[in-house]
Amino acid sequence: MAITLNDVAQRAGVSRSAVSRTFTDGASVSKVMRQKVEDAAIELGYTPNFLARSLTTRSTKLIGLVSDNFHNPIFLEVFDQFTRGLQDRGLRPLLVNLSETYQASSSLRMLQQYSVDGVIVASSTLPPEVSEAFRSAGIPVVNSFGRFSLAPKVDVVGIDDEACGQIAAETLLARGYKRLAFLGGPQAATSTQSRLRGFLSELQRAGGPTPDITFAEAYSFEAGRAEMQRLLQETTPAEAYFCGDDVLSIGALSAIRDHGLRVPEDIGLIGVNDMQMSGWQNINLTTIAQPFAEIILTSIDVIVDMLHAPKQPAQARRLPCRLVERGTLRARP
Amino acid sequence: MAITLNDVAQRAGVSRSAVSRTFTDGASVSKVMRQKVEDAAIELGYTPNFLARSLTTRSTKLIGLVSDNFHNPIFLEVFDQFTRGLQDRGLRPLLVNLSETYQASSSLRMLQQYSVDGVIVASSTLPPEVSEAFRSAGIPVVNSFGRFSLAPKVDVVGIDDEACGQIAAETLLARGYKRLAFLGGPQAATSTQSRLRGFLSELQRAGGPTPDITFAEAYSFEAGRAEMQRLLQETTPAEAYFCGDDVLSIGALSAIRDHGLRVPEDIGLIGVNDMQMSGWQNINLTTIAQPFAEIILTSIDVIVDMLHAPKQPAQARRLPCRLVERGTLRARP
DNA sequence: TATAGCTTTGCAACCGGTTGCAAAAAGTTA
DNA sequence: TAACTTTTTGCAACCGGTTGCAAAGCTATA
Repeated sequence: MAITLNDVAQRAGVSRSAVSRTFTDGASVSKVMRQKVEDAAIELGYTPNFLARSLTTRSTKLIGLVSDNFHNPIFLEVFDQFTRGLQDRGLRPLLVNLSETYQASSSLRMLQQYSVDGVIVASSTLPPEVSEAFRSAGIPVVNSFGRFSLAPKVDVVGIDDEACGQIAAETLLARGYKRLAFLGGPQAATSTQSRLRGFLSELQRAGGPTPDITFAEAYSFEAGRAEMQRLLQETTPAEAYFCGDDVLSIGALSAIRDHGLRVPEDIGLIGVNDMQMSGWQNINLTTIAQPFAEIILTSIDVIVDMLHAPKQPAQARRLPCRLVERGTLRARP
Repeated sequence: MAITLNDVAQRAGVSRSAVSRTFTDGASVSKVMRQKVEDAAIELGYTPNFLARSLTTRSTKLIGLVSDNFHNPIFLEVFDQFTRGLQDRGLRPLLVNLSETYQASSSLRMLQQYSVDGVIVASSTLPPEVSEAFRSAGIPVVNSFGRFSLAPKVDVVGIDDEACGQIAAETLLARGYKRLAFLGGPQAATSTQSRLRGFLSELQRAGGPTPDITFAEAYSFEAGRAEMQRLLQETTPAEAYFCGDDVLSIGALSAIRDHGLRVPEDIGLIGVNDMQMSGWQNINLTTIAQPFAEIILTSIDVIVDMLHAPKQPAQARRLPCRLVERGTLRARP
């Protein structure tokens, strides 16, 4: 059906190799030969078959993009930037959606079958074993939004979650809040524990209060709302909450308002991420921004480097966060 | 590096074809042969190479998933469902993000080079030519969320946009609103015009008022907010607005509240989509639900059918919308 | 036990490309 | 013009699989 190398070679009256060389950069072809081949190719509408090529070149330009987070709106921004970044470098994202019905182990086998050149695991909640499995299978892998470690088994690009907790603590203390609380994401998530650790250590260092600590079931609106509703009903609420992330904060915000309380007058909130929605005027959330663009571009660079020089020792990179002041914390006293 | 068919054949002491047949269902292999091969395969950790296989079988199980909408939160839900649905059927989504820097024409060539089995164009804003190009290249294609037509050039699965406009009109009239307005999505979008047509024709049929008509620049929060701000400053606002979609409605909502007006007391709003966020308690948007799950599953079914029986005449399917009543319209009088 | 019929197996060609190698062609130099 | 380089070209093998075909192996029947 489709036009092949042979068709072009025949049409141009040259050998198959000549055609192949015309479409392989760096190969030796004379001007006149190239012309003949290109004419025939255009005439027939030929485009080389990447998959056949990959058999000998051992490179498919396919990159597995695996995630388990298709519910947090921030990930639409993440996918947008990943796909563009990969496309710009001539790479193709093969998207994998992990869930209960599609496990990490099947995705490993699947991506092996498709001979992907590399894999990006984009998730702050998947356990490190997921990325490690790819590495031990010999596939270049980077874990974006993963947890920092001094001796990582795979390359990681993420934020400094502890520093993030520190910033939250400093900010809340600077605003003169006394009764503080941590409303974390899922307790098992790699990010939750580090943020909590940073938050606690900075409070301690600065001689601040000991905060209440609870966890939401997921990084989602519903989970944040549900947990805040529980807190408002069953406890005396704190003056300010450091929430697991923005979408969770927005859930908490809605519960607080439904309860007849005002933000920031009655309760203060600070989130993490700075997703677009957090800047919407009816939300206007004070938050700690993750440098998404940098994390994503760095992750892609890391993978691209690995394609050329595979199996360097793994390295974890942590990029700095920064405070974005909006309207859910009261002003400095 | 990787284990191939040959390695397994040698290890098991059988021919290459025997190994191939063991991993091809429907092929003829005796029990004892299958056992020998499977043992060797497990011992070596062999998995067949899908891309090499695709050369002869002419099926890659790769499906191009092309979209231009990575900003509207509803599309995260869309991608979630598409990827799961495809995975469930053993198909692999190759994601393409169209933008100014990556045009539809390059995506066609690219997807051809990767020999995708089919393409899903998921967008309500891309012109029909995009999908048509795939069809004329002989690639099975379905346009999800595309515009209905009686004689479509490609298969389309979407909602009945006109009926959607009708529902909006009926609903607003039933609530006793007198001064109505249409605040559409981008004027050029395939969906915008149909919804407007349905809206107008139902108003006329029912002897309702002639609405004001304006368009936002995009299906986005900012565009909805900006247009509503303009309307509030430069015009006497209508009593109720039929907005292009939910994210646009939420932008409008924020502008209205900033302007010191209340919803639904001062101004009513009705959107389209029913994305998850619209149900959040601090938004609580009355809207017309698109049957996303059905559209997506139907689209996948259509593509899967085409894989087996290619080039049937194209067909456009429109699925029904339904009203979701929440808190941004006043009660029936 | 010979024969027919069915199943299993291996051979070899093929899918659409790439590439090492040696021969042919073109270009340089004396 | 001859001898030597350098560049260009085609041949043939290969990448990792599949598959039509015919030979080999079984089973069943008479």
